[in-house]
Amino acid sequence: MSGTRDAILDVVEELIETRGYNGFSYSDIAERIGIRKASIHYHFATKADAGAASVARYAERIEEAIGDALASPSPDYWAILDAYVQPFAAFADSGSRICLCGALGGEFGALPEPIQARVAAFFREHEAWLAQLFAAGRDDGAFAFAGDPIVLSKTYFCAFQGALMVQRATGDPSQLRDCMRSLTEALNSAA
Amino acid sequence: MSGTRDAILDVVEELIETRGYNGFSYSDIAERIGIRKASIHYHFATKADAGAASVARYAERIEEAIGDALASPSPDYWAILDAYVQPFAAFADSGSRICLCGALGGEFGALPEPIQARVAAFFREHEAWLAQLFAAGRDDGAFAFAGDPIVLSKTYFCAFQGALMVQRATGDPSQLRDCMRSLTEALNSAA
DNA sequence: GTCTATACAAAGATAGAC
DNA sequence: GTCTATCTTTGTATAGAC
Repeated sequence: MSGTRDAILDVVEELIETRGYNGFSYSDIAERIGIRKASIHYHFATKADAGAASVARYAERIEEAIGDALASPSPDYWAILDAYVQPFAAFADSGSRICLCGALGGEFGALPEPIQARVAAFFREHEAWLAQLFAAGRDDGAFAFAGDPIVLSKTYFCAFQGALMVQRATGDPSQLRDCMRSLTEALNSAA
Repeated sequence: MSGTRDAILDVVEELIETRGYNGFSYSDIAERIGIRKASIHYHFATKADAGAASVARYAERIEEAIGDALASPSPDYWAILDAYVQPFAAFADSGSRICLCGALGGEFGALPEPIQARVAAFFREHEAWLAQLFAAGRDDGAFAFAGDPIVLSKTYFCAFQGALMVQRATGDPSQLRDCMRSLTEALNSAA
């Protein structure tokens, strides 16, 4: 049992979401959880290890939340989409955080390779899942759009990742909401 | 005459676009232009100064390129939009760079305040300009979309900023292209 | 305007006691 | 598991010669 390990991951997650991977140090972590820098190395040998573990836990937690929603007998596609977006909307409300992977995307070239790989996988998996959702939802009649579900899923994902980033920077409280409205319309705009 | 000053700004720009603000040092700059670290301080007292100057120059260069396209007698709105997007598409082609301000958006909380301010202004200005373009283009009959031009401009801007980030991370060469296709359709999708 | 030399703090990491 | 102590390297910045 290691509550400290989880506490470290919690703090690392928050630090990356607010400051990026290269914007914090072991000192920052130590201060926030009230231990010494050296103690962190017991749980994570290197900063890259802590970062990679944080991204992995984040990605898995979100994937778990999505779960097998699409496998249910008669899915409510709009509800599934709402549930998917909700954790990301929480970032926008925070005023200081964005999606962990979106934050890392900005400094991609300066990330340790294992972190790069996990971030890239996150993007691919989420776009693929959205494409599945959109395709199934259109088959079901819940969504009505022309064109390739894959193309729409890419646009949807990129738009809300971008919206989180822009909303935090500008402070415009309706940035994400406005983008989501457009994207919702795109899902409703029959051929 | 200070060719060195411009050389420094060129390098800082490239370093931010590939690695983010906290992902490079005065050493990196010095190595690339073949001078000593200390010499950089003659041109920019602090790293924050160099960063702020780099963002300012970048933002002004792009604004200049946009110019007063909208003020011309009978503007070709599609051509103006293509010209606007082109420099950003070049980032996608590079495989390693993204928009300088998009890169900085990921580590926003770890940026010096003057840089934060300039990045936020960049986002606001570009969304406002796009909104103007979309509104005028619809009045002209070049574009056909329902809804608020401001809402569409936010979605457009966020989607392509996000697409640059995702394309670099995943290596998917059609990420930006697919997003642009969706967005183009949105501008053509009458009520 | 660029150099050498140096200061000073911070970062990531290790050794070994408790 | 956490501590103190320490090491090494790097990052940013300054002083002063050329």
